[in-house]
Amino acid sequence: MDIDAETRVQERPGEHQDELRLWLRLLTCSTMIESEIRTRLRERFDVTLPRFDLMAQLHKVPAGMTLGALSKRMMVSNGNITGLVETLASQGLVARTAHATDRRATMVCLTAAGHASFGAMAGAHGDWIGALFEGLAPAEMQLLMSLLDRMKASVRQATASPG
Amino acid sequence: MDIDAETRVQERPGEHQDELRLWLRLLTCSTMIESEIRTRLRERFDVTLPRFDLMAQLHKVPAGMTLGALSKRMMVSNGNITGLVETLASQGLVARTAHATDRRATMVCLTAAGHASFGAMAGAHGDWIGALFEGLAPAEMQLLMSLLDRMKASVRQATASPG
DNA sequence: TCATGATATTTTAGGCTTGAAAGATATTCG
DNA sequence: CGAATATCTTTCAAGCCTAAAATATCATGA
Repeated sequence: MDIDAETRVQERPGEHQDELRLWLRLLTCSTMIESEIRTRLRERFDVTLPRFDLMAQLHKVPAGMTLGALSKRMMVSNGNITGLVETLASQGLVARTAHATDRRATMVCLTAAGHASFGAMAGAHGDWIGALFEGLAPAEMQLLMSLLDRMKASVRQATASPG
Repeated sequence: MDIDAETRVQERPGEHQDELRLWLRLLTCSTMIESEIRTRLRERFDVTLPRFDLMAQLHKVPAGMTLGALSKRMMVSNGNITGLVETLASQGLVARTAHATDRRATMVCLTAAGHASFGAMAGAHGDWIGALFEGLAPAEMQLLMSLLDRMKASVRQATASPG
């Protein structure tokens, strides 16, 4: 009789098989959804996912925010934000203004055209995500949400700088 | 006069707020973990995450596979694989050989050096993932796994080409 | 005040990624 | 057989992304 996977795991507790499987499963879900959304945004609205995400952040905070705040919220590098904002500004979708009290910082916000453009896209985007998750019951979604919260907390705890 | 966010959600059930929140939560977890792993792979092994992932695929199938199979497994474009394999081949970590029966295709597999290199990295990688999930109980991990499986099925179902 | 260190942004080099087009080879079917 | 179609890979242009260095400004405290 064969040694099944479960037994192997017990024999090599240091290899973190379950954790690796969980991580790969999470990554697969994330990649599948991201690919689908990126393709649809390009085909139907001729916009890239990073630009859509940036506009979504600004839509949530109409007063706008600094480039650094955008960088933190989107979890990408500063230099990345500089380029994305430059592109969106050249399309008239966002506006950069001087920060009121800090001459190092720049404020960014959606223009009227940016709000209109995002509004049109957000509805479709919500429908897409809704359709992708249609196979999940509300209770499953709630459970997933709370477990992902726990995961986020675990990761944050593990990566908190000890210094 | 303003309506607060909560009220808006109740008034517009068609906006899929719960689904959007779930998607953002999933993406946040995925991004956090990916960033952490990418940084550590670079700092300790001077390797990029895509190259590590490619080597991991080949490690699982020692006989190797075609570039197209790699592309499907990794869920990235063909052109992307071409470049990654080229880089790894120039470092002597993978070898390309002619496909036995299909002259269009190329087989790729890890070299001895590639297996050795991956083996050294895989142990550390497993430990990192294990540490990141240390805050989750085994039962939580199992529940998360099954729920992510359900999510994957839902997404697959929703994106299955109707043609 | 003014030196020191922290913060906000930009720049740069290098690498990843895509989608589409092009070339080579396989397969199918009349 | 031969034409049409499909598949495997590469190339290309465009854009995303990072880490590190550089620049400008702010904040702290002797």
